[in-house]
Amino acid sequence: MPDNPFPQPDADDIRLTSILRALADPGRVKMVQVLADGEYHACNVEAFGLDIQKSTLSHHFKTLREAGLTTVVIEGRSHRIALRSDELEARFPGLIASLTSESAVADLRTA
Amino acid sequence: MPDNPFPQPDADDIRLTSILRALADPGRVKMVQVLADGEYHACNVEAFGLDIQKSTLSHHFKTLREAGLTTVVIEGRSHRIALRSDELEARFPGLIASLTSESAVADLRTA
DNA sequence: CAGACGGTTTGACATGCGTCGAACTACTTT
DNA sequence: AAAGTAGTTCGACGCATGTCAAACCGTCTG
Repeated sequence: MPDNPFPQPDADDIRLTSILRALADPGRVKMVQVLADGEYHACNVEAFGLDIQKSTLSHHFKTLREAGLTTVVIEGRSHRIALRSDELEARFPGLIASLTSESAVADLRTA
Repeated sequence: MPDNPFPQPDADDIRLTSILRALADPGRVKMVQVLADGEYHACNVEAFGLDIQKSTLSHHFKTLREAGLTTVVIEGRSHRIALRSDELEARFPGLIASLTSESAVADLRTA
């Protein structure tokens, strides 16, 4: 399937700088924390509890995906997004874990 | 000592968002990796191997310090900077470790 | 086939940020 | 006191980014 409409980097091409830039926005970090359960989630605003427009949310999806943090599957007319947990853990051990820890989640809740 | 010219947040006030924003710049991440040895380092450009002007470096120092990542001591006419390793580890366990791991350092070297 | 649905893309806007050179400040050295 | 040293601060510039509204596009449903 050439010309994938939702390109994402190979596991080996995930760069630390891209990840950290993607995580520079609090909303995106919250999204990662929500996705940390390993499940595929709906791509709507309610799923992440962020008070933003859907176009903005879509922009964040793109940023996370292109940084290598997430992957997307298309099911009919709805998309589902998930964290690339295993590949991220292999590439940068402990990084995601530290962002989804108790203290990290608590800190963002008090934002 | 009121009116500290180099203010830094208390350990409890270190916010995840501030840290991640500070780490959004590759140069600053390199600085953190250099500082990860726990020692106090000179505040000059050579110490970090970054091809930038000293005013830019100073700006990065300020960003790291205000985010709570670093602390500064003044010795005569030279300043020395260090990572707040223990406080950061207590606040967000594993975060700094994941950024200073073998793979993280290697990734930034290939930037 | 005509809508409705779920989400993306586009274009525009304001803000933030990295960068630099030059001026400045505090301390030391001569 | 004058000059040097170490680093910060200031002002300006250009680029990147978060945000929104509106248009768009594939998919499903009546």
